[in-house]
Amino acid sequence: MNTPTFRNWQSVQEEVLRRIHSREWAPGDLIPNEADLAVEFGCARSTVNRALRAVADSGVLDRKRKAGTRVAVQPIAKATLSIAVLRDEVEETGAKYGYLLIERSEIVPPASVSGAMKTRADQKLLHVRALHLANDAPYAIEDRWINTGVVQGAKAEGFEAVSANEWLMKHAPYTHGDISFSAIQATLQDATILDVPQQSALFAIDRLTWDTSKSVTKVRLLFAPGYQLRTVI
Amino acid sequence: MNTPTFRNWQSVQEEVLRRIHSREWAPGDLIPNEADLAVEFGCARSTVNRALRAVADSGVLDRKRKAGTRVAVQPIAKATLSIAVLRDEVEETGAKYGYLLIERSEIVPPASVSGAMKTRADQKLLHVRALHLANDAPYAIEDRWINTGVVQGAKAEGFEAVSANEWLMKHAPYTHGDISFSAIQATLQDATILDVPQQSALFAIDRLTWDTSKSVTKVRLLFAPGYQLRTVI
DNA sequence: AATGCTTTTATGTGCATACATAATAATTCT
DNA sequence: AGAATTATTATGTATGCACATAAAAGCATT
Repeated sequence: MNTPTFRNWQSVQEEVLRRIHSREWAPGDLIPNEADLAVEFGCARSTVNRALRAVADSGVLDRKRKAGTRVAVQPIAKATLSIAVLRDEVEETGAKYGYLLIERSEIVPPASVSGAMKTRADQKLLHVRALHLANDAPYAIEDRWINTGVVQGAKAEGFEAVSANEWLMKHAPYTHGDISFSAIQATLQDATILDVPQQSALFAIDRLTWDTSKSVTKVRLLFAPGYQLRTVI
Repeated sequence: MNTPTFRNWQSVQEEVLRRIHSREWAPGDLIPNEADLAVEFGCARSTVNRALRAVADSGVLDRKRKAGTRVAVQPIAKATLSIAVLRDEVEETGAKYGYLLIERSEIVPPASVSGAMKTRADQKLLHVRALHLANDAPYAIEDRWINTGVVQGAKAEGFEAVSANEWLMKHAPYTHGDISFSAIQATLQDATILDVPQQSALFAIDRLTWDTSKSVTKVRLLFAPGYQLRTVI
């Protein structure tokens, strides 16, 4: 039996994945430790470490100090979604992008919004509603609340020509946030704007972003029927 | 001006993120090279490399050989979803998990399925439909096609007690696949099974997995209204 | 048997060095 | 000037070594 040497961490990773897929290392199994693998592969331990770390990051291996490395019993599929700016998303499909401001006002938000954004209940926020178009057809409704106390310059921006979706990406940094995806029945108003039958099933993305401890913006995107969010695993 | 030293790559990463968020390094800016940063931070270049690589992985930095490292203009929000087994997903919320097999048959699939799975048009596949329950209430419908030519032992499995969702995770390895998320109107049949009004908006997850070059399984999960897929960015 | 301390061990990380590689800049040649 | 060649440079990675750290296992004490 010949023992090919693995010169780089990518090839070590491939070999590790091969062994896992071939069931040579079955789910739940403890695999040899880094030092032993390094000897077997004919490379440095740090190279094995790099490879195993990469595999572990993808969820296929579970690593614990002292306990060792084992093949994940349930390789939790980690799907990475890249959520771009709507303009880019539309243009990437080759379609012409369009934008229409529906409403812009500075008002006291409903309690659900001020609660989620942790703003004072009586504090006014900037509320923007807009329609994004692909080839002149409705693509998505954007319903957004902006914390003007945090986002400098938002009050001065009319959002007639450039969408809040786009403007904020360039002017409002955030440190973290959360996203949720769901399916929602179109209200009469939504259906009218999107020009679809009432109660159509709409794909919704809700996002709430923060800058350290202060909320930046809260947005709901409602996509026209047929929209699909795709990714690979 | 004091220059604190950064002993580990995490602290370097934090400092880098701080500078980006504070706009000290604005979107599009070229940041100092690794060697210079290493001197400034008082650590080895490899430590800086590790930190910058981590930040770049998250999409906040763009790196190119020779060209250098610059702050991403559009920090494409990379959301990482962990798609677990339904049983775990349900039990994690504290609810009781239940499972009900609706149908199991070995039939020639519609062309759309054999086409997507790249199987011969006349080749029979295992078709399984089942209902997953949370606290005895309908949670999700599973509609699945299994390539029995690839998945050993699937023909012998009845899927009465253990769901295909769970069984496959342990018995059918895959190398890659793609997932898509969408919103779908409940058909009469779906609505009846889930015990919801007709035309309810259902969250759908479609997954197609492959083992090297052969399709393993194709599944659609239809979740009862109210379902949300969440993640952080 | 339960508790607390110590040892062992596998992973996690930092560092200095060397070389690889891709992309750009500079230079030479035609 | 334009094309082809060469140099430069920033990131990418491999290596050996050292030490840090978490967690398990062993041991001793109560």
